[in-house]
Amino acid sequence: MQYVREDWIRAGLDMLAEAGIDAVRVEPLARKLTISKGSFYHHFPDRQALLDSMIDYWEEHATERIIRAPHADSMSLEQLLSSVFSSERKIEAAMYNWAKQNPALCKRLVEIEKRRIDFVASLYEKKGLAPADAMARAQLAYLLYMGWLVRRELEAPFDMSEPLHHFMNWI
Amino acid sequence: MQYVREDWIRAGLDMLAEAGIDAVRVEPLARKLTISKGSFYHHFPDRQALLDSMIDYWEEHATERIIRAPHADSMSLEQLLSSVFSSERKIEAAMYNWAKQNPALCKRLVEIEKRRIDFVASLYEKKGLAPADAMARAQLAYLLYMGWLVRRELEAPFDMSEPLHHFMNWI
DNA sequence: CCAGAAACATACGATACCGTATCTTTTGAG
DNA sequence: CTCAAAAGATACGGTATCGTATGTTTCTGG
Repeated sequence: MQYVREDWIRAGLDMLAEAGIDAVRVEPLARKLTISKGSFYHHFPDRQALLDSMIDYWEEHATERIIRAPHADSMSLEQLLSSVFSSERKIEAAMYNWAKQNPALCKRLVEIEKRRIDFVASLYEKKGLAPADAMARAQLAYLLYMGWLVRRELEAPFDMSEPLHHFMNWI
Repeated sequence: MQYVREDWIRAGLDMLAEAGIDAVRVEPLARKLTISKGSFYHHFPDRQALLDSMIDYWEEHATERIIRAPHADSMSLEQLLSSVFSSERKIEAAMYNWAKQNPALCKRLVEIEKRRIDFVASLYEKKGLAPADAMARAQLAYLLYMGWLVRRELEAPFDMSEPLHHFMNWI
């Protein structure tokens, strides 16, 4: 079986989600793919190139696709929040951790979350909230989402249905 | 100058907050303290012993002290949230990340957050919310706090005064 | 089928870290 | 001051990873 660049990137993202960016190393990845690292250095000049590519790949696949989804405009707030709070998104928490040591990734995350928050705020405005309130509410929703992202990694049940229901019933 | 166990623990916690648990290594810590690692192995049997001690130390200093504070009972919700959302707490986010790979720490974090959430819920009950609503609101507040913890690491300004004000005005 | 390109394997030197062993310095009680 | 204990320094073998060099296999167009 032959591997391509993308296989290494996927393996890197898996490792990132499981054990953090420090665990994304060439030789362990090669062992995971049961291949020699000679292959890796054929596809990438060095480890840093893989890390950079991982960001590009993730931004495209996990973020941009969703925003460009055709039904995004007609999506209700309830639909959006419910779907977001039930998805996998293991990588997203790892990305935020990585960003602490990667200013470039940090900037891109800030841009991504700005688009997300603005979108949620627009949905709140459609529901009748004043612009300032809609923005505050959207920021709260986003922080809530981020807290949930971190919290869910702990493998201890934290049922979101009750608090989420409570939050969405907020006038 | 002489060092004691606690100095190594503090240095380890600093490193944890800055670069994650994978960066807490004996020789780099020794270089940071401008001392040889011979000293380290005098105070600890091995690296793992330092990591274990770091959890104990943090749990005692950053968590238990606050809960046992004499004014905890008379603290208002506004006081609590305002103070929490303005504190440092760099280590706390790092602890949550560490917990992903450390089941023992994970259990202890779950216990800590349970006590915190119950406390906030009791404050909401004092303000007149029904027990179920108070619990849901407390969980939301805690997730909000955790999201803020992660978000603030990005070094990009995210002013909490507006959203926090909006949240605390929630009936 | 064949040549060149793409993909992969193997071996190597360099670096960083771990934990142990052994030796030296500092500290503090009597 | 003395001496034992605490603290620190130094040297070592072992392991893991990086990136390079070089050789081998597989794929593919003509």
